[in-house]
Amino acid sequence: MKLLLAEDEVDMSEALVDILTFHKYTVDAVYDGEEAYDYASLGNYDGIILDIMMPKKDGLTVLKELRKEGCQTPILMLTAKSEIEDKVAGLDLGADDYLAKPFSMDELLARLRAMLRRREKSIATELTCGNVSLNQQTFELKVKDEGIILPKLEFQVMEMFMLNQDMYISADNILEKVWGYDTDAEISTVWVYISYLRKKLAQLGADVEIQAKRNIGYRLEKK
Amino acid sequence: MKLLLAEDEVDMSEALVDILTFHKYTVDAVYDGEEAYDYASLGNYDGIILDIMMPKKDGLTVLKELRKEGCQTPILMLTAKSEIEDKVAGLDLGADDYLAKPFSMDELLARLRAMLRRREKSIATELTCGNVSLNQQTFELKVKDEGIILPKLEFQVMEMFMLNQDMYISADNILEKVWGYDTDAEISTVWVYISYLRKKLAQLGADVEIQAKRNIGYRLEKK
DNA sequence: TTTTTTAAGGTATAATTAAGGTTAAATAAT
DNA sequence: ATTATTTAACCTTAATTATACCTTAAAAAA
Repeated sequence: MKLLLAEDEVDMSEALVDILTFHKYTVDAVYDGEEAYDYASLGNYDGIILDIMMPKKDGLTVLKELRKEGCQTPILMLTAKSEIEDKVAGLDLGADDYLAKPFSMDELLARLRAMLRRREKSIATELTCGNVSLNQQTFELKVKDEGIILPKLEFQVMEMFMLNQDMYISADNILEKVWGYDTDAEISTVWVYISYLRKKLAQLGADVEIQAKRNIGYRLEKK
Repeated sequence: MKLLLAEDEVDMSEALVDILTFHKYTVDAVYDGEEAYDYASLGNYDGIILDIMMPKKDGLTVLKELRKEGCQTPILMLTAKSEIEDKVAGLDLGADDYLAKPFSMDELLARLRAMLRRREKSIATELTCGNVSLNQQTFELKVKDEGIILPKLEFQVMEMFMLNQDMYISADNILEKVWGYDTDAEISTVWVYISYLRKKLAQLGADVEIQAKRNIGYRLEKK
């Protein structure tokens, strides 16, 4: 789970990053509203924690702008206890939850869990390339109406290709991303998986294939 | 919109009833936990406002019992500002939102609006998939005219499958949702329940079955 | 009793290894 | 400049190993 934390008080921010990281979230920290908006609008976060009082652009404005441009990432607002009108405004502007400072870490974590869980089911992402689609929920690799469900590692490798179209990805890179930077697995394992994916793509009649560029890497290409 | 208000301080309760009524809600007021539970379990409210501190049965217990029985009515918890552990417990027990006293009426109304909006779409009493139906009131699993009443946990697991059709649900996810995120139960317990449900689906002649996908999860599929 | 949990052994599928084959690119020979 | 040789990167299959998942049965709890 990847989170964006927008909080201008450095001490507070660092404490939050520590605790969230400990609880297995990946966290990007930003320190003002403009940064918050820029990062959030990239759209690759699972959740956003947004302080209301921030330099350059306040949290409510960021919230409003993000929602206006169609951003659906769940957002948890933070603010000082007294600003009750902000709470009302925030909830009506489309914030998913609200937390008054000071708060306990347990409560923050509980609210985060609840918030992320609520949105979990309503995101059905599907990557496509040529006549091939890859469903990130069901791990289904599909061409036209025929599809098969990929095993976990095959899915992760395929996902890398779909997410980095027209980029060459080295086998080493795949090994590090999918198997982890400290894996014991050998590079040939990646070759095996490439081979499996090729077979399945061909079997489904895909109009793309995994091409190797010697000494450089692999990428998906139109046939 | 019909609301249940469980709040033991009479002055507070009457004030809330007035304001909610003014805002076009229909409100039933009760003054202790047992009444709250009895009324709420009728299942004909659009939302419940539940004070934690109440005579006879406290709000958290009421919440827990309601959720355990499959009640899905959105619930907003109220409590005195300091009881932070209650907030955490409440959110994890399935409360939809939380409000600390004292609060402004505006905030209450905003939170109510947000909460009711979230649940608006999901009001159905009988779920179906293929020739199988699951009654959320009676816990009856039925194929054609033959049916059996499921035990509570089997029902909750089955309900997850019915509510998330064509989505894979991991055993961990089921464990967290049905048994609670802090349960001591082991993952194998989920396997046992899946096994029971499969047997019952087969016995009834269902045209759907619970399919497992290694490392991904389970889902209902047409045979 | 009925429901829930634990325990244990079995099965199927996914992940990895091993081994032999193929091919692209670099270099050397013509 | 062309061809041959070599090398290492890449490919594939098949066999092995690991482990997620299943089921049953019995014990415990409600």
